[in-house]
Amino acid sequence: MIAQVIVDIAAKQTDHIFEYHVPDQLKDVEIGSRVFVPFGPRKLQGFVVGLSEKSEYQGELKDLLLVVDEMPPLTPELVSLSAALANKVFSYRITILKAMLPRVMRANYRKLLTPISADAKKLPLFQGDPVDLNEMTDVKQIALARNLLRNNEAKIEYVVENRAKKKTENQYSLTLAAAEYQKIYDSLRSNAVNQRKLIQDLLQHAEDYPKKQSVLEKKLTISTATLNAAVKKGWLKKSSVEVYRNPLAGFDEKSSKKIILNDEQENALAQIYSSIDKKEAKKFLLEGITGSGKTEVYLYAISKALAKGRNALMLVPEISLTPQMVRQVKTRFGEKIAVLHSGLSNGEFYDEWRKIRRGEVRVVVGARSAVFAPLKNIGLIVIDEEHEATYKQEDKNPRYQARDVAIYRSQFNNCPLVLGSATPSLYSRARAQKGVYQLLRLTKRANQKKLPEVNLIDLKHVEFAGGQFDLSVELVDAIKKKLENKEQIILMLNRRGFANFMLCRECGYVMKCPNCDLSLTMHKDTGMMQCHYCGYTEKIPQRCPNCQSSQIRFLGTGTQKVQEELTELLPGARILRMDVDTTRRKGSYKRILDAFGDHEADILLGTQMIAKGLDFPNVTLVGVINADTGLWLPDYNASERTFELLTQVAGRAGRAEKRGEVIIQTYNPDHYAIKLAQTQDYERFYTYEMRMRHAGNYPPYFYTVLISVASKKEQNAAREAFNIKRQLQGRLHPETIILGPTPSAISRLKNQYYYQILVKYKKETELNAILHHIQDSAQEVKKYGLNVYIDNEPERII
DNA sequence: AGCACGCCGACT
DNA sequence: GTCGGCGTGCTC
Repeated sequence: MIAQVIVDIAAKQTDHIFEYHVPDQLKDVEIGSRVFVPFGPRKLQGFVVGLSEKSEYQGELKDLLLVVDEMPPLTPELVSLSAALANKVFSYRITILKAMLPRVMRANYRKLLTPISADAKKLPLFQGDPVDLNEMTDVKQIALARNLLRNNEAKIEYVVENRAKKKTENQYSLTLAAAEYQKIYDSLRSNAVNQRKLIQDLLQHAEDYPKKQSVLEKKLTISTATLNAAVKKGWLKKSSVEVYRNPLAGFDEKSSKKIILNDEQENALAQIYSSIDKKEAKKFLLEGITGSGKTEVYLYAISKALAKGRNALMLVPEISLTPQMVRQVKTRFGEKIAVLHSGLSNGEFYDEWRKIRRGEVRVVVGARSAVFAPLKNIGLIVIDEEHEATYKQEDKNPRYQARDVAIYRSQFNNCPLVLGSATPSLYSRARAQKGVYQLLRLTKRANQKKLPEVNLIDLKHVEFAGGQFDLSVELVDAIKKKLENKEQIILMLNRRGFANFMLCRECGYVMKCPNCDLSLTMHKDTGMMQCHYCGYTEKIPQRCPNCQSSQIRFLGTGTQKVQEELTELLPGARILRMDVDTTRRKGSYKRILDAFGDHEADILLGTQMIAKGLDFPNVTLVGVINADTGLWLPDYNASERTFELLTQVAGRAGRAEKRGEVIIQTYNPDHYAIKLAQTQDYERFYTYEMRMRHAGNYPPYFYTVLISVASKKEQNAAREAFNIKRQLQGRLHPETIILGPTPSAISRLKNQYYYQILVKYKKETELNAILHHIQDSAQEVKKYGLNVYIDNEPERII
């Protein structure tokens, strides 16, 4: 038998199948197995993507060295998905395969220098053990190593290491019959308290053994010493069992309230149920205003899939950010669920993942990469908050959109896909318009709660509280009132992005590019205002170009600063701050939210991470300190992002009996994204924004591909970018638009300069081939320190 | 990717 | 002579 293997080298030259002979003792190898293989002089990890009887290869096949796991980590579905995706996302197949698996399943490679001769073994270099050549830095040692190798006094050994470790715990089993234990018990001294306790347990609960060490110690309040003594005396036998690390500890439910669905929810469910029944790969867009009970619909639909004997996959945006959601799901489905997200330790992630792979759970809840969960027999896929940009991986390869992968899996499994959002992405909403997705709408808040009242505060004409320009008197007064009523407040500082833009305090003018209708970004280093779309530049102004006022500002304010101001203005108010700085440590997000939920603080102040999915009944006021920050980012979807964020955060207010109130501070009260967020009118926003996209030739009317070039030397990056543009020009459809190259907004990141090209197209038969060619030549220019990235349908182009 | 191999200039 | 620099091609 022959195994077709993808080896662990992400390069053009190795991005194909290598065949290996399967020796008799490894006959249990399967498609999806992780294997170790010889590769030239080295040893590598690889994945089996096919098995065959005959080989295509002319030369002689080598043998597989090892099948690593008892159970192949990849299901056949995932193996074929990796092939389909490799074609689409411009990254190597091995990169995709590795993205599907827990980090600990990536191999470690070592190159060991091993002494052979007796003299060499005595050298101080070795100290009895082989040394890793890759970690050798000392010049003299390297010279010595070379000498040893030349004289055959040492050899090189290549080693692949599996880093995946299972957690084990000691367990104790009985060795004797009950009568024997009784004898022992009778012979014990009366002051041998702990031993008496132990033997008593052995007698009374013999059927529960073997028992785990942690259980015994906790239940009987005895120590390891007692157990060790018992083993020594032959009363118990100690062995080791595999245990799962448990990231869901602490998520146990308080109580679950019975929820009655309204007619809209029932209607949506009826349609989803029917697809689950018929095993249709139908795609639903569940558009429901904040508080309309989308989550309930998901949970009922999941129950339905389970009742049909199938499993369910639910994606949420970066799950550690919504402990409340996890709690709800855990309450409903208990031990049958697994969670996968970046907040887990490597070991916890591996354990959750293994539970899924072994078929021990029925429901998987997770963030983006959970779309690759090795769950079989999927009867339903849910993507909550489907508009979220986090579903697109953009910082590294493979640059995939989880939504697309979910569509593939829904087709493979013949199951419906439910995309839910209060503010669907324009892309999905447009597909629903066309009938590609079926639109299901929830227009009423569950339990007839009213939508909160939203007030806009025009920061151009307002009195500020305190000495700073961050908090208006109105907002501070409203906060005071809520504090008096012992109600809680959420304040959001929308500090998305880094970009400083110029804003006039007199007339509200924002400097924009004359060609692109996008705001200009200040580059302090060059002293210029620059458009990151077309490259247009002009000097940083001293006065407002519109009204000549000198009252211009370059905006950017932080949570810390606002917290200080609040403490000063509202002495006695208890404030919890939540941003990247305060949530870096594991579990701190949950701690902050639990504290706020228990009313240990009055005000929760945070960045946009507090805008999503939180449900605190006692919150009656939501304040947005600066609605504008995201608005003028040089990105075509800046309005969409702003509208989404404001609508989402407004939905945090008044979720229980008391009516909510929302105050949005803005310098642009007339901007459509902000005005329509005030009325929470998604449908009108959709219609308006679609017109803008149409006029500007942007998605969803056009497809986009972003090609970025990075280099330590700026001119090299620019040169290669122009080079790539030349390859594109003339070979594409005349309707296709090529923008750039322009320097990226963060033109230097980690000492790399970035230049980018944006291709907008409607139909291109050749583009895929050209881009693959560009990707291939990227390999060649890499030696000159150039990196080329191709991103299909980027979420952000700055 | 990272290794061997081969070609070439530099040096104990 | 031989050491080590880098360009080229290969890995089942």
